[in-house]
Amino acid sequence: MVSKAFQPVPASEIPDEISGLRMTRQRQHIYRILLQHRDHPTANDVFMRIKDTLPNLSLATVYTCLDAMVKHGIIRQVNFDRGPSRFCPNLAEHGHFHDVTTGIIHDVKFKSGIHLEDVLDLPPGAIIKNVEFTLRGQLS
Amino acid sequence: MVSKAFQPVPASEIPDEISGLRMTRQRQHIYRILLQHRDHPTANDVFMRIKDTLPNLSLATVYTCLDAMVKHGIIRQVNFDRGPSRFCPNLAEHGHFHDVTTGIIHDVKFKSGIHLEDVLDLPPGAIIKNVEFTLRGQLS
DNA sequence: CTGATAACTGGAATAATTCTTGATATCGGC
DNA sequence: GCCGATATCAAGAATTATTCCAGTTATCAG
Ligand SMILES: [Mn+2]
Ligand SMILES: [Mn+2]
Ligand SMILES: [Zn+2]
Ligand SMILES: [Zn+2]
Repeated sequence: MVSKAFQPVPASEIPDEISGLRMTRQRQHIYRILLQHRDHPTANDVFMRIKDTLPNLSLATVYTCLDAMVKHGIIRQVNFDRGPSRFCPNLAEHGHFHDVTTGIIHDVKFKSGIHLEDVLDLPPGAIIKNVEFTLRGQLS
Repeated sequence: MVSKAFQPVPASEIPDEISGLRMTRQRQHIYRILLQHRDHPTANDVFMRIKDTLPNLSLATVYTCLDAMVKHGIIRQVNFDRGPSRFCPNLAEHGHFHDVTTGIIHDVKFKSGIHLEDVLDLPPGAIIKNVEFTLRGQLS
């Protein structure tokens, strides 16, 4: 069974509004890039991948479009140390495993039924809004 | 029982070498700041706290001293999103809970006996070198 | 069609951090 | 204690990712 992750996503399949955000031509192209090639690209990666199709697109627009989609919960922003932010269309709760040998970033989920709060010693009364985790290592 | 975390640490108690790194006067002062006030300060916070005692100290030196101590495993560098790096002398495996109401950052440990690898669906053959996690929320 | 509003562009500005270059300090051997 | 080698430090310039700004363009409501 072939993964759908890397199939081309025609513009027609991206609606002109998602979660209250108007999906302009620029946003549709950017979102399609994220869906087609789920390697957690930086804003600049997205810009380089898109500029053949939209030659007038500016990098500032890539930043503001990505930011708008993050704020509307359409995509997620992922940071590794001090490196440039990366972007991910996977909205399921997940973290990231960074293979330092290949540079590839893998999505990682909790085993089913497990929540991070259950395995941590939290300060009493803590209400968790958001969880992030990152692993670094290699595949043997 | 009173926590030892915020007791003053006299210069005499910091050895002149740790993990192979020569602890110069600047590094001792910086390290003492981190030990005395464990609130995960930024490089600039450290700089402001120290410049009365060492008026010639430059911010660049604070950065290089912190970096040297991180590379020698004496302290840890902690990043929250795109904010400035923060520094932590707690070497035990732990993550961070960021209280968005107060801005206070709390150290968080796993419940005893639990390892992140045990609760995650990792890619087969993954060898984990390093784990980081961050929670955001508030204390009710 | 028309004015209001949202989005976009390109270049300037910003903030954290790193780099560079020239002093200072420290070390081991004499 | 002096001396060259090496490590560290200071100050300012440079870098990088990102955001801001001001002017233009696109979209929407009536
Ligand atoms: Mn980026
Ligand atoms: Mn900092
Ligand atoms: Zn992801
Ligand atoms: Zn900590």
